[in-house]
Order: sequence, then structure tokens, then C-alpha cells
Amino acid sequence: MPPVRRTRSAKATPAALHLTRFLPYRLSVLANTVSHTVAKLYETRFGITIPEWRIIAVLGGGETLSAGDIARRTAMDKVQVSRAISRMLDSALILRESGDTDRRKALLTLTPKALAIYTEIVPMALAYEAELTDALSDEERATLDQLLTRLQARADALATPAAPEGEEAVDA
Amino acid sequence: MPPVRRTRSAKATPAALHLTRFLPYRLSVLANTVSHTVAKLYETRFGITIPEWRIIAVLGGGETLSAGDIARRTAMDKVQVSRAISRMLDSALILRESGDTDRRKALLTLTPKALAIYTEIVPMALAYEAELTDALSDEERATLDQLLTRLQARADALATPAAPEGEEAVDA
DNA sequence: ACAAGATAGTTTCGTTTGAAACTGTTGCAA
DNA sequence: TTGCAACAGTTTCAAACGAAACTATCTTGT
Repeated sequence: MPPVRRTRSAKATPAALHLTRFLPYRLSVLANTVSHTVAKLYETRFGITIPEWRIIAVLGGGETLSAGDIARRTAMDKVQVSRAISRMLDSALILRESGDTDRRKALLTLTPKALAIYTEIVPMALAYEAELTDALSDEERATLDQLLTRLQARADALATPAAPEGEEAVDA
Repeated sequence: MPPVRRTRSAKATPAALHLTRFLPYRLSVLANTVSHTVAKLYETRFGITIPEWRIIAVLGGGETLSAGDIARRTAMDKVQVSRAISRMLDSALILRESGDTDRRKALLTLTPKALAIYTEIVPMALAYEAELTDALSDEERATLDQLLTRLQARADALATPAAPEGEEAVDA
């Protein structure tokens, strides 16, 4: 009997991997391209960064939130939020007031200056988003929405236990 | 006659923007969740970073490329590639040889050690990808592929002139 | 009522990042 | 040929990042 011939599928050739077909890679590149573009948009027009934009976005409705609330809603970590808030205090975009029931929590509100930015920036943001999905039909847009939601849920489930929820993000 | 009632669509209320429905935000969060997970995977198992993984991925076929080639194929900028290569030289994952026709270009090849990592890592990467898209049907996977391709093309077209092509990415 | 632990937020520290400046090499034009 | 722009890759620098340590406040159990 001849020795067992190692079959090709066993170990020899690992399925080839083309980076440009690899989903994590593609998501990363796409998210980066998009983030860079909008970051430059916000930066040149309003002098704010993406973390600051996110904070403006969640406070723009006039709500008053604590830093922790903001971190949860923006998927940024508390360090990032803390730093962004301190920048925004310097540039008079935000108001901080100690809560009286719990003095650990600081209640944050946008200043009129920030609200003005909000009013101007939201249409720009939506316009960019519209341009980005320009080539998609309404049905495709709905499908994309669907798929992203499901992928995010799956990614969260597969995420390292250290960050099971409230994932931090580079920018956007 | 009562005075004209300002219509809601005029100026008063800018279309509300919910971060969790905003595509750039969603892409950023998803890409980050995924990147973090795979980064930890590569880090704990092989002690390599994502830039290093990408370089291994493009050189894994046995090809010999220059740093510039790698930058183009991995969508990383040349600084990032340069740094990753220098790490890989230290850890004996890569071989650098000066080209004789053009001494500016260095020809890079993986060492057997890196090839062994490649052989082990590719199935892991594909397995993660498979798990991520677990809940998707084949048709949905094809649609996702389609949509991502089109979004990337659109995002490139809308990108700031500074980076019209060969976009750099944080990780993945 | 008070020690122990949880929670809110900030600061520190070492690492990573990208833009810009720099070094060295090649190709081209006068 | 030689001078200059383009190119490959590295280094520098200031900013941004995240983990972990820290401060301050609140909650809970005994």
C-alpha cells in the first residue's frame, strides 16, 4: 500500500484570501473613506471634530444629558467624550452644570452657538448621506439598512468580551 | 386674516438627525467593532497587528512586492507600511532586498515563519468572516457585496481631492 | 453610621496616527 | 554632463488614542 496522499483540501493550500474581498477589510476602507470626507467637511466649515459633531448631534434636540449618556448614545468611550467636552467648553459650544441630585453627573447642554452649528450642519450631513446613496434605489437603501443592522448585531455578539456593548469608534 | 403661519418645512426644524440612522456613523461603528475583534484575534494568536496582517495577506501568495506596491494593495499609506515593515524585519517576518535596477525600491518577501502564519491565519480570517455573515443568505451576501462596491466607488468619488484614490484605513 | 464597593468623570502614560519634512535615487531636459 | 523634478521610503512632530490609574461622589450592607 502506498502512503496516504495528502489531499489538497487537508492542509496544503489554504483557501486563498484576497484582501479586496475580505469583509472586515472592505468595511474598514469604506468607513475610513467616508469618515475622512465628512471629517474634513465639519473641520473646514465649523472647526469641529467628529467626536464634537457627534455630541452636537445627540444634544441638538435640546435634551440635557450627562457625559455617560452621551458616551452610550454616540458609541464613544468616556475618555473620548470627556476630551471632546473639554474642547467644547473652551470653544463655548457646551454648558456644564453640576446636577444637584447627583453631583458626580454633569448636565450638559448646547449653547446657542452650538445649536446654530447644529442647524447648519444637519442638512449638510444629510446631503452627504444622500449623495453617498445616490446610486441606490429606495429598495436597495432599505436592504442596506437591514444588512447593516444585522451585521452590527452579529459583530457585537462576536466581539471580544471586553467590549460587548457600547463599542468605541474611530470617527464618522 | 391671521398672519401666514410659518410652515414647518421652511427653516425652523431642520430634518432631525438620529446618529443611529446616519450611514457614516453606522459604517464607522460597524467597521470598528469588526476591526477590534479581528485585531484581538491576530494579536493574541500571532502577535501581529492589522497592518502586519495585511502585508502578510498580500505577500502570502509568494509574490515579491515593493513597499509602494503594498501600500497600494492594502489601502494603507506609505508611512504605515514603512513602520509595519520595520516591525516585521525585527520579528523576522519579512525579507528586504535592494532591487538592482532601481535601488530606491526594496523587494519584500515573507520569511517561512510569516508564511506559516499566513497558512494558519487565513482559515481563521475566513472563519470569522463566515461567522459574521452567518445570518445572511447567499443572495443577501451577494447583495451586500454589490452594495459595498458601489458605496465605495461613490465614497471615492466624493472624497476630498487630497485622497482621490488609494485611501488609507485605520485597521481591519 | 460607616466601611466597601460601585459609578461619574478626569488624568496619565505609552502607543499609534497622519502630515510634512527629509534622505537618497532615478529619469529627464537643457 | 549636470541640474532639477519626480519618486521610494524613512523620520520627525504634534495630535489622538485607549487602557489603566486616579479623584470624587454616591450606594449598600451590616
